[in-house]
Amino acid sequence: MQNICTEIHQGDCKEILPGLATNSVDLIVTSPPYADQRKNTYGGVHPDKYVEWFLPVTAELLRVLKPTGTFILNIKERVVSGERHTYVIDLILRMREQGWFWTEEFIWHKKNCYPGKWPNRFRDSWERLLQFNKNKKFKMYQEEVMVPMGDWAQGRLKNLSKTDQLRDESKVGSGFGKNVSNWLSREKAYPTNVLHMATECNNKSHSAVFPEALPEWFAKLFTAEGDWVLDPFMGSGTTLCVAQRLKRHSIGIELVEEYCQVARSKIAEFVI
Amino acid sequence: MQNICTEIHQGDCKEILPGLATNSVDLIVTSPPYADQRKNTYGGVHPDKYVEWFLPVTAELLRVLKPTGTFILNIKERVVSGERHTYVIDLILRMREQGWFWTEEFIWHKKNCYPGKWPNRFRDSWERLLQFNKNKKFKMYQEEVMVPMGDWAQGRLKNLSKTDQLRDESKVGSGFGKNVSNWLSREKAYPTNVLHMATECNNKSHSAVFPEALPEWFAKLFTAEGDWVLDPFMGSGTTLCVAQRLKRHSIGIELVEEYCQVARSKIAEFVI
DNA sequence: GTTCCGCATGAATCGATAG
DNA sequence: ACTATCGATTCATGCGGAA
Repeated sequence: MQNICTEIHQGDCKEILPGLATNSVDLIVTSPPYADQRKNTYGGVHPDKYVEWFLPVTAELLRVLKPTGTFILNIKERVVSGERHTYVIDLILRMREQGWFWTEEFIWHKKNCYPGKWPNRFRDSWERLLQFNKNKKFKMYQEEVMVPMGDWAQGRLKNLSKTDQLRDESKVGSGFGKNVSNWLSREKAYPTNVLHMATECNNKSHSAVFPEALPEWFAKLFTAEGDWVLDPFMGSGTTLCVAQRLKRHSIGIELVEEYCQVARSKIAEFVI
Repeated sequence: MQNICTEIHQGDCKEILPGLATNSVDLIVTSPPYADQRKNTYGGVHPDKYVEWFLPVTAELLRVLKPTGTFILNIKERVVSGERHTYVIDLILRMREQGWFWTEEFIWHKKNCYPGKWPNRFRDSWERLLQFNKNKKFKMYQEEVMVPMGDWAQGRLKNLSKTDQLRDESKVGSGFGKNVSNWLSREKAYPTNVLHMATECNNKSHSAVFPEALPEWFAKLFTAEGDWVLDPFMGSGTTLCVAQRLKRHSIGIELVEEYCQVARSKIAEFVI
């Protein structure tokens, strides 16, 4: 059995990242501290200066990522004086100038988002999952994340007996099958770019940024076993736990020592 | 009973809009022709020139809208050479320079998005619903869309449940969302900024751009009876039909004469 | 009168082919 | 090289005819 490496670096990723090898990582999944959020731990970057603060990091990530790799950035602009701030879309434009391709924007629909009500605003129940690449061609394993088919197949396929289904499939092989049999024999469909995932609000000891299902989905989609996953803002280590469970090597960087310890204990638990 | 006006103007909105009074409209809801789409009916604007093409329109809309009014823009960037084009986020930045406030971005999750399979991309199942305002304070009737699960949510969400429940229960993504049943069992649907609506693929002669539920939701949220609703890219008149049904005055502008006729007939049917 | 099934139809995207 | 057109691929939905 292959040995899986799980590295944790404590420190500022701007200082740690230069130590990583060029073109060495297959997937970067991270949720950086949002602008002006978590002031007590990260010092809180002002929204107007967020892009300038973050661009040196993305420059290093561009270097570290393999040409066939993918960078998934979980981010959402906050409301500043009644308006959505533009630092996220500014960041997209600036990252393209750095050489990144803005391949896609997934939507993370948070089903059980925090309750709350404002006079001019509803609850914010979605976040951006920006996909960036170094090239237009990159590795993608779409079959790994297929989902069951919708009502059409479920409701109508159900009435066919199993022998009927088998018979249809055998007909395909012998050339007697109907075109429909191609459809009926299928149980799964490819997903879309909207991900429905509930937030995990059970752990209050550490701020769980995103649920395990999120890095898991992208790890399955963009990496194979033995590939390398990087999270430059590791937090409590959700990404690394998932990577290890899926037999991917992983590197986590985290400024706060307390989070590093939480991550180490979670990794250790799993190793046992 | 109050008389409800429903005006239809045939022509280019760039020429018609200057004829409308300043500060006269409470809500603008529209879905302009997307870049390089619908070439047969509309010209088909190149993505690189889309912003310059659209800005004169938004300048007029800014003049026409009441200070307390809201502008909802339904739009989505297309893929150009393997990358999401930036004309939508460019447009946001340019509209802010015009004086618009980018208050919020709603997500329209399209259940039945266009099918297809590509080597490095999944189906696109969401569009942007950008909310712009002239001031930080604007009219908003939240209670009108916070109805119990009867009115809007029941009908739209009920259909969603079968597929989603199947997909959730299968746990293909391992924890890929929790139980939607929590949503369904709740008596009150607190709206968020994510709207789940299927496109209406009627087999009629005209293709409805967006489902009636969409302008209906925003008309209830941002206008009262007797207010004025404007759709500068009317299409077949979905927005105007909804406005009339909800007892809002409305103005529609449409370049294609054929669509104007369709809209007139739909309005006429309703009047009977 | 239900339920069931066939079918057309989409604000799509990519790769190949043609001018 | 660079653009324009076309076929192949894919799946949720609602309508209408059939059982």
